[in-house]
Amino acid sequence: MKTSHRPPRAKRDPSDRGEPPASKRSRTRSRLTITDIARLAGVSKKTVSRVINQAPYVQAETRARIEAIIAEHGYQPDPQARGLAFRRSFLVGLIHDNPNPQYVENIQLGILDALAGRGYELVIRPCDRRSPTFLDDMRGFVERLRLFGVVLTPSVSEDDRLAKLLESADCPYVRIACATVDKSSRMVLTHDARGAAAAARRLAELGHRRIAYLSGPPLFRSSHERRAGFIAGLAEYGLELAPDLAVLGAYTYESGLARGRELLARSDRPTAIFAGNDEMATGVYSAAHELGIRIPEDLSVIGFDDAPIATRIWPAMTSVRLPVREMGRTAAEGLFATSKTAAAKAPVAEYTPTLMERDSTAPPPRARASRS
Amino acid sequence: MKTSHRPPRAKRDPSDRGEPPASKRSRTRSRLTITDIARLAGVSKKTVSRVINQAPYVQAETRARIEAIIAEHGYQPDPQARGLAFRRSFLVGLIHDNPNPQYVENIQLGILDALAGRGYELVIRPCDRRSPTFLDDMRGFVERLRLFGVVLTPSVSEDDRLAKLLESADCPYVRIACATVDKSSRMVLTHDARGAAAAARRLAELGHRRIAYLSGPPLFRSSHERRAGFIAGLAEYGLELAPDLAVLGAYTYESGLARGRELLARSDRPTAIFAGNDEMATGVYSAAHELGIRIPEDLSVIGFDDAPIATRIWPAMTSVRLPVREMGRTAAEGLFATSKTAAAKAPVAEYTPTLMERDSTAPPPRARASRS
DNA sequence: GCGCCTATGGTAACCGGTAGCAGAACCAGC
DNA sequence: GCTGGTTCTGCTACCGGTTACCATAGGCGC
Repeated sequence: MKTSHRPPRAKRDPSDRGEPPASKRSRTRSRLTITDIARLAGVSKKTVSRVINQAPYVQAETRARIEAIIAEHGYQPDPQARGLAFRRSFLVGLIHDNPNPQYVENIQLGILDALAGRGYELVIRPCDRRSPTFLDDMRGFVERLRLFGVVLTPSVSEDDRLAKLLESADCPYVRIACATVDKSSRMVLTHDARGAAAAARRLAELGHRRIAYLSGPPLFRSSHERRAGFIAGLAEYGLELAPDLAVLGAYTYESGLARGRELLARSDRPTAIFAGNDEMATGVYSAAHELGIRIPEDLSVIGFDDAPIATRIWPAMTSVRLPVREMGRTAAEGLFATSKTAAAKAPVAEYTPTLMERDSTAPPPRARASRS
Repeated sequence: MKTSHRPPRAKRDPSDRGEPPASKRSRTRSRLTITDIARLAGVSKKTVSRVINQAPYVQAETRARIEAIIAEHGYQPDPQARGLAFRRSFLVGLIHDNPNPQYVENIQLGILDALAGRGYELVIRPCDRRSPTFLDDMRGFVERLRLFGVVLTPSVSEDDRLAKLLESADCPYVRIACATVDKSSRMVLTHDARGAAAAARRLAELGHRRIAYLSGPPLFRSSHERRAGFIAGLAEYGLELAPDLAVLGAYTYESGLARGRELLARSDRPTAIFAGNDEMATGVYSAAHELGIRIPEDLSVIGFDDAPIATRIWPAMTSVRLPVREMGRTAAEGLFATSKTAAAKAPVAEYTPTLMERDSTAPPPRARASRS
């Protein structure tokens, strides 16, 4: 047994190969740390930390010197280390289940506008409220990440269970939702009703009398909000929404197409249709095309959302617009406001939609002849 | 000077109030830590850590007991603490500058499909390649976050400067790009050319001879790829792309509308137009409508992307489809593969588009009369 | 000149994990 | 029984920041 002089090769524990980052990657030129900066500046870590966090009690001259060194070396404090110490990450979550990609994209861009330069990042989390694991998923997401805050869009923003969960998880949140939602927390309000009322008024002014409303699914507050606003707008002109002209859609193209076909196949078909969103309005367009009904000569159509398709479809569609990107930005900024003055629980902002009038609205056939 | 008996109030440093998380929040019931789990299981932190990371050398019985305790308490290891120790975060970045929200949304969903259950999160980062600070921004983003990896979509995925930067920052990445791009790193390839060729073949089969190609901007590889494929497809039928029928667009609705107007105003206008993407094809639709040219009777149109608008517009548009969501998933999975076998530098997957035939294609006017 | 307050910076501990190693327990072979 | 190797486990030092607490130097009023 040549008891071979045991080679001093590091007999490292073979279990010490973490799975996820099997980091065999070169660890050359490790980044600068706060200790390096402190050494370079001839001060302590604490002082550099004060500068980074804009805390008081650092001589202006010292502060300037440290800042110069930070800039010179392009030093960036590690968010994970900071987050660990702060017990809070530098991540803002977007929890959404909105079916409109354009809407979601604009919300994202708005949030990023607010986050830009502040050192926070946006993490995306789509969800399904009807999933049995919905709440557990959300709790896991929020707690694990120690999110700095989250933004909620319709229709999750209307879910009180989620709001309660975030509350108990001590995670600040701002909801983007329409005005009828419970206002017990910070939120970005949208007055969908006012936009719908504007659409109603416009159609009434054009002379329409048989006007249909194609509503979204009851699950969405906006369906009711828009419907109520539309009815109110008609009322200003002494008009009513006939029960047979109030039909239920699902905020989808298919439902717009199906309901549109039914509405337009009637002998006393409406001369105008207001759809709860652009997707459904687009379905109405297709139904009209199928039946040889011209827009806007024979039928006026108004949508809601002012999605890109509104201007791409032919003829360009009149629609109700909300400043979605700005709403996203405002919501994210509300998160920062919340974190500072935790007391404030008022709406962050309110938005009233505007009617973007295009080529899908005109006087009704008869009124048209007699008017012009 | 009643030297008032100095109250023993903690004279804490007033500078010790970190700015960002001015955490005045209740810090009740702090979450369980790995130490708690270790205590509950009667083992050391290290052993729990081994279980979490699925490292070997833990007795099956011990492992099972620890796993049971973890499950019972719903313990989730803190990603920030893990990331700090690993020198790598559990975040996957999506760097994109694609103008199509639907595309981006599907890529996001695909990435999330791959990330689901693995404990990684998706952070979004739109960018602008033409910005003078582009590279610095990207470097800051990637280094600060110590990203686990990033996914790039066209057209940033075609930017070699960025690829080089990621390489040097030691950040794994997978590019989604068309087949003509430099294949020196892992990527999800799309054979746009084949899709364009299929479109060309179909139009040729229908009897079209005067066929126009509306290209995207030269900045995008896909513009060239699709163009080349289209020409190749025509060639199979002995056809050529007439120089005056190859026009330059910008992948936007407006450019499609403008070029469409020009093409269709000619006396010898084309009987079919293949647009580099659906946005431009939609513009062509509008131009045709304006000029009273019927689709598909007078003009066939084919788009590329199979965006939702393709089925919402009337008549439903024939388009070339890529499985975008799946591509996103594959790309993200490629990231994990990369991290394990760092050597592999081959394409992760290749996708060939399919032609989704709808109602915007038909034989050309003359051929039509003579054929039917 | 003394006592005390303010301004400023240092030090050690800690946030919640992982890595490096030592050491114990167990087994086989001589 | 001893040696040597393997499997399993725990101690301790970090990762890169922040916080609690202390120390020191001036400035001020008496």
